[in-house]
Amino acid sequence: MARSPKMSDVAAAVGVSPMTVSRAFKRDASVSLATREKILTTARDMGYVFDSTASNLRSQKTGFVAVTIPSINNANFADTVGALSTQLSHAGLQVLLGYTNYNWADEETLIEQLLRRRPEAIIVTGGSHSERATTMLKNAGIPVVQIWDEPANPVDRVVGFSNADAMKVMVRHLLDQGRRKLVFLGGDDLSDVRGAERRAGFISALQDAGLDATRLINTGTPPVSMHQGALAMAQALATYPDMDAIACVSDLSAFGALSECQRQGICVPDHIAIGGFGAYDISAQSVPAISTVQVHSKKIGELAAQAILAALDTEKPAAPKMQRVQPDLIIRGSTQSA
Amino acid sequence: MARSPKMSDVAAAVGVSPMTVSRAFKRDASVSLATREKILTTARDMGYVFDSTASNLRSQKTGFVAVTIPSINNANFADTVGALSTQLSHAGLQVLLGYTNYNWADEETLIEQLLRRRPEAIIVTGGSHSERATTMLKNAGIPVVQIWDEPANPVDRVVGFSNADAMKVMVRHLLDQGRRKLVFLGGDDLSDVRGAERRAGFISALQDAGLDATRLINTGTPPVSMHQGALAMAQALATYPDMDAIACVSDLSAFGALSECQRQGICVPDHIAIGGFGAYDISAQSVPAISTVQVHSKKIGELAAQAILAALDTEKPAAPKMQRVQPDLIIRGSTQSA
DNA sequence: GGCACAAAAGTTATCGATAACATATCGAGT
DNA sequence: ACTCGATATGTTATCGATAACTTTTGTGCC
Repeated sequence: MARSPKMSDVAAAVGVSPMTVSRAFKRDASVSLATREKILTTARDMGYVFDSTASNLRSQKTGFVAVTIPSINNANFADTVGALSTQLSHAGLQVLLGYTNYNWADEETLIEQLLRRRPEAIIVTGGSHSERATTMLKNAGIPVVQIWDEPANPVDRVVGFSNADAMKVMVRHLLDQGRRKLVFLGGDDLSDVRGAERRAGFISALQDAGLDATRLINTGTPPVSMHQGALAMAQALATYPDMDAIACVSDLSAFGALSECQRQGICVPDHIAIGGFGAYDISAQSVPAISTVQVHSKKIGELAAQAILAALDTEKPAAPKMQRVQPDLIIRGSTQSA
Repeated sequence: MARSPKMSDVAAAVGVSPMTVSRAFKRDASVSLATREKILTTARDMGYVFDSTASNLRSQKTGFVAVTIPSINNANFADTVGALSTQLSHAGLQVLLGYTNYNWADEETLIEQLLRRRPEAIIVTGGSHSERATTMLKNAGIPVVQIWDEPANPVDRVVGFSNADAMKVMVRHLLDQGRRKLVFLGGDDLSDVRGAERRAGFISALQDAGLDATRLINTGTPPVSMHQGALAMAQALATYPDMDAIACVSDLSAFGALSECQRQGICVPDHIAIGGFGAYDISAQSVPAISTVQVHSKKIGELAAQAILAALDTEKPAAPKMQRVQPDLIIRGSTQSA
């Protein structure tokens, strides 16, 4: 089969100039209704598909918004990306997604790859990056939004919250319930900044209360799975037989911990209270349901999209640089007897 | 700040021609080691970022592989996309992802949007599409891989399995366990082809056995959530009080069903057996663990990536057009007493 | 030294859409 | 009849990297 038709082929077929065809494919350009319709019909009949690679180069606009997330396999990030994608598509923008695998080196490579595509804005999950990555973001000349964390030194805009503070809220709730021998269950990889911050919040909250803050179980590379949660719980039970509560880095590990308790015949919450993090579906549905921290992942995506759109709209005045999406504590059966 | 530097700026700074800079950025082009190093260092110092929009146009290669999935918020599709992404990145290809929202109209728009970006290949989840979508795929002039289903009329290559057959295997297992009053729990939206096929498999397997195949609960738009599964289970218990087994369209709904049973004090599997679908983490961790059908989502992604790479490699002989990734039945406590 | 031949680098034209600018068409107002 | 202005369309140059081709430089050998 022959080479696919280009805009000038359509123009020739209709009997107008390529420029008119170009206009017909845009939104509000001034082309008479009759001409536009004829052009679009002919284009469709010819099997013409608009070539945005050429458009991208000439107009210096790609319609891309680059987004980095640690992993696709995480319901929270998926929610954020879903919301982003939906919101941005209304404005004709498309998400260009990449995975950092919870790791700085991959993130650096990824950011470079993405910037080569000339996105119109970039959204990065997390607030700390390699030095070169930070430099690239700063020099990219496009709006940058860091989401999910509160960076110590923001590059540009931020939509996030403090993971440490959020975990503190959970710990205080456990203390309020009369628990005193708390264990933290998390991943062992230091590159998972969010997990590390939650651990820091746990330690800090216990120290504030003058309690033992050294009971930490660190297992497996992030994201910590249900299965790893179960293994970690078994380890916690063996190591700290007198524990009366466990705060988990995520709902998935919390559910693993819960099911391990069920297998061992340990009653939750009477014997041990379990706190999760992230408000995954599972925490609402398990029996007992798991108390958790709702981080509003969808809202983060929506606000990030709005921040991008505001930044790209040169008409509008500058929006606030930093937006907090305060997490909420959800109290359920796993930490509170009925 | 000034406009970001272009390749010719780097060339001028180093004192070579732009072409040499271009070569230095490629793999195995003939540039002396000293020159290449000087170019790359200078480029980095200048903050030069390669502009692939120009490269895309001139070389007629974008390095994109377009991928459509119904929704990002599904661990199975996420696994497939993750595997795809990893495999393709080794070959310098990047996934360009879009969501169809389980719906033909969105899929059609999406495919057109994606093709405008001139991907080098396209992977679509599902085997049936609108007429125009099919035409576009056929005329795109690039390798097309349909994944996850076995299409009646394949466009090009296929990596999938029969959802109906997979569900039949689960139903036969339930029958083998002595169950006779089976209910199917699924979504009510006809556009979810996979769900509909699983239902068809359920009906067909029961009819083959000469049993009542009319006990169907259809609730909520896909993907069916845990919560919807719980509601549907409550409805099933009310409608079919004598049921002794339920086959669910996914593990998520199966877990919802299981937790509803636990809340109502119904023993699983003694009273009712529950079958899931998809081998999500949850089915392995719940108590009892849920029997399920493992669909090898990661493997599908890997094979699809290989199919793409083979198709793009003109050296190699043509690979098989159709590849089946047979699902496996995983038998667990929810259908079989210990 | 001179020749052959490979390796390294330069030149020119081009990918396809479109920004910027120029022009044609038509009706209303004086 | 003539200008003015809005609407509709055409012309030309250009975005930045690179394919295809040509030229220069370097190396080994007789």
